[in-house]
Amino acid sequence: MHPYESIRTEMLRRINDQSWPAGFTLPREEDLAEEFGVARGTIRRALASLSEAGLIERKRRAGTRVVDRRGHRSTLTIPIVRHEIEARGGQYGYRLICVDEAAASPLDKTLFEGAPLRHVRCLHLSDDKPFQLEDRLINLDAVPDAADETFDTISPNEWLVQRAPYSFIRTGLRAELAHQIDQDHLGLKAGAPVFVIERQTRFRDAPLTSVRLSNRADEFEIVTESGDLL
Amino acid sequence: MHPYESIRTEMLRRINDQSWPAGFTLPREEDLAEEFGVARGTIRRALASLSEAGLIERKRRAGTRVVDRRGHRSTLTIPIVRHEIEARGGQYGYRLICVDEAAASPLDKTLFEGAPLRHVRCLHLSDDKPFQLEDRLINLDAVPDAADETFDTISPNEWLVQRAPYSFIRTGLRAELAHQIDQDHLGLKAGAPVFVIERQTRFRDAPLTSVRLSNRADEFEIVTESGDLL
DNA sequence: AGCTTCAATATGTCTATACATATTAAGGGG
DNA sequence: CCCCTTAATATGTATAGACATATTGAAGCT
Repeated sequence: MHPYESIRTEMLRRINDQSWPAGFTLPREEDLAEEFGVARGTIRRALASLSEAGLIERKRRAGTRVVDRRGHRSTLTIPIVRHEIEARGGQYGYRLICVDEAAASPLDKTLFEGAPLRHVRCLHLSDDKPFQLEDRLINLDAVPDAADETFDTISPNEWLVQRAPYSFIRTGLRAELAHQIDQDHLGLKAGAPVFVIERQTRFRDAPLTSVRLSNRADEFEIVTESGDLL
Repeated sequence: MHPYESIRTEMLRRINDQSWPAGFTLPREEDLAEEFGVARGTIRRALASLSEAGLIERKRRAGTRVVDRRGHRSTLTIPIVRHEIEARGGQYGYRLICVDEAAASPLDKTLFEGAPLRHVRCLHLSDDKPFQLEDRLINLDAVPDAADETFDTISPNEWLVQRAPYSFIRTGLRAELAHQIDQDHLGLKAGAPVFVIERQTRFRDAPLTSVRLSNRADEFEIVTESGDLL
């Protein structure tokens, strides 16, 4: 147990037992350093950890305050299809469905402001069973190479990550009833629920790609465990 | 732009343009410090930032390596109902449905290994319209005070957070078809989809509470934007 | 009152140095 | 050949001092 860790634990105790109640402004770093008998840097290390965990908020000149959290702000990571499938012991498979077909996409094209687009629809399989349907638009102005790629062996997801760095991501999670294309490709009946992940990535204000990932609700769940401090 | 920030940007550039490809082991901190003409602490600050963002992995003695990410590992934060509702300009409302009624709960009681339980079911409303149904089990061994609380004015969520510190959280997100209780209380027809959040919290290996939050799929979406570094 | 200016202040960053410690790689014995 | 010991090494932590900078709150002006 390093000094900064035991200091953090003690601070956690004070927050939990309301010695430092929500909204309370804690002493200055220098005073804390004196109280705990360590250097200011060590105090900062402990405070940084609590700050990352969202338990305190720090502002220059204003000081450090205990966050008033009536609920928790847990963060979770969205798995990558291939990893998700392999983690369950399944055999990952990929199948291209169509490229640039006139078929209507559930995605919103207006985000790209008229830029030339590539439209790819493909399927991620687990043990040859449909697992996730991917419907994607790619901005050819921002990623010109995508015009020459057939995507018949590599998924646009993996292709893009290797080629196009992104600087901004927007992710949305929803529950929906299966669209027609979900029913067709995921083998679902009308009225079945699907878990939908929609994601848009940009690079320096230029929209790169927009994707809708739909999953069979009976086989898909996003799970995260966060064994916090303490 | 502080030194550590511009150093981080330069490192990002090298990762993106494959000067530092996936799997690559970067130079030691001391060498980097010499190259960039700063102290080792400044290099560490930049590396810590990249490490948090999940772009590099660091291990003692082994060095620092660029993570091989075929996809992205975006992290998102789950909103708190009340905040979610108020953020949309709605008026938050709370209504208790029942406590300790024999009614079957969709939750798994076996997690608590026979401990005495409190069962609470309640509703979170937006402008008097049902928004989220909460179904919760509380371990009375771990939180004895919960036996005396009626929960008729305060939601168990807020009550618990103020009283019982947690050290571990497990969260699951799913799409489901509305159960009977979802239909009854959220005003849904049979066959409607719901977005379900299930969460279990523990404190030092003792299970504290388990909750199922179901939301009308047509009104609920979890969204996060991460405007990362760069 | 309302507005601007300005100094006080707590956090943020940087440097330089020393020591701690996990982990790997090499060496030595069975 | 395998297991154990041991030393080398890159990251992790701690210290102490200096300076930077965002914000606040008060003083002064209109």
